[in-house]
Amino acid sequence: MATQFKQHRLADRRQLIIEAAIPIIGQRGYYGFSIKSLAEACALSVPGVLHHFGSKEAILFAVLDYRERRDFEAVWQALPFREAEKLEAISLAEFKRLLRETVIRNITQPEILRLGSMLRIEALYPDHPAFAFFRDRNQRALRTYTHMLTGKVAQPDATAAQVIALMLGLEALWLGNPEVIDFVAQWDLGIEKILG
Amino acid sequence: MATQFKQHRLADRRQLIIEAAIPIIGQRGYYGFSIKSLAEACALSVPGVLHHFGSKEAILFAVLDYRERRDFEAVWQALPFREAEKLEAISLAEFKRLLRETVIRNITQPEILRLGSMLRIEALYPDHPAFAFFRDRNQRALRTYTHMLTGKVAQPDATAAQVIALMLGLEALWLGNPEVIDFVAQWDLGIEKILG
DNA sequence: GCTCACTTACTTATTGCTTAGTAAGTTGGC
DNA sequence: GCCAACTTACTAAGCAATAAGTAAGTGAGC
Repeated sequence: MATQFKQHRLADRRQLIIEAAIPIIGQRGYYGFSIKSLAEACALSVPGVLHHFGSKEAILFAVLDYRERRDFEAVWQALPFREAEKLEAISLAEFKRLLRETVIRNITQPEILRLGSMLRIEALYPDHPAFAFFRDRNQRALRTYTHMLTGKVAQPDATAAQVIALMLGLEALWLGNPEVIDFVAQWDLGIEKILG
Repeated sequence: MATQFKQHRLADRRQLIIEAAIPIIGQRGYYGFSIKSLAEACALSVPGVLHHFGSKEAILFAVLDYRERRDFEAVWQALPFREAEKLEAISLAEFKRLLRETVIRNITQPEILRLGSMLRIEALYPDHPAFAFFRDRNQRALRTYTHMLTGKVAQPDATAAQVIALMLGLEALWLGNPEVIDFVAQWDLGIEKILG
């Protein structure tokens, strides 16, 4: 027996575990997933996984952080400028382009979408370890969108909510019927009706 | 010790257990909830709960059935006629009124909404016991809505998807920020943009 | 109106697993 | 030779489900 495979370096192995955790937590939720199932998916023992993260909760936070970082990088690359302060001064066309690219990127990573949908609902209750994370994230999104729409549409706050609702709604619909729903086409039609 | 309380009759006790299960499954999902927690919420023993349903899966199906039946009854009462066949011949105004009453009813039962959102996502995977239930339910909803909109809007299938997406999206948004999002007002604004 | 046969609605005790997490030891790479 | 990256072995708790028993209610026969 002994060792069958080469040992990995910390950062590599951590990322492999996190990526294996995404579909598992996306399928069963934080409460429903087990470190054992994750360990099996990585061909590791349970303490082998825990060696890298210490606890089940730490795995969740690592996954959330990973997702957040990838999201951030993608948005950053899609932006035509490099200064965060300019985000408020974004044009309506730029805003629409940014959202559209998000949609296009989303359909390439349904597992991440499922993970987000699952955790967003689980984390509605304050007992959930990611409660604060999602509460802050949702509030920030609503605030940022409202900010970006101010001066460009009649009711920035209501319109921001509609934009987010369209995104969340189409996500849910598309995840259930990916072959029936054309996410991008539906997005284009919907956002046109919302933003005029 | 002996018996502290009077025994309940079958139907009563079943309904009490089902109603206690709704917030628990809504919070932790089917995978994450335990019969023990449900039993404690009902002041019963675990086998006491299992006596009425037989298995964890059967509890889930009983909850789904209960929800479906209540939903059905509510829609039925909101309809101005009593024949199911006429559903296709519904007017656009009637359609809008039906949806609006659904929204108004939904904000009175956030626990049921949470349950639905949670299970809809959990049941995306074929391994989930409610997979077929939700797959059929979603397809039926999309088909019915398309049917109802045919001849009344330009693109019935795309519009049906948008209506459902608006409902799902606002649900998700409202569940996360019930004090910030005015579900009914947002619905009115959104549906106006979608249906014109 | 009483009793016997039966059902319902539970209980405690237990089985066989699975869980998160810990401790201590082993191995491979530098 | 040292340290990171694991392993096996273990603990204590929790899981769904079963078994067996009990108390209470139900209904038929007389």
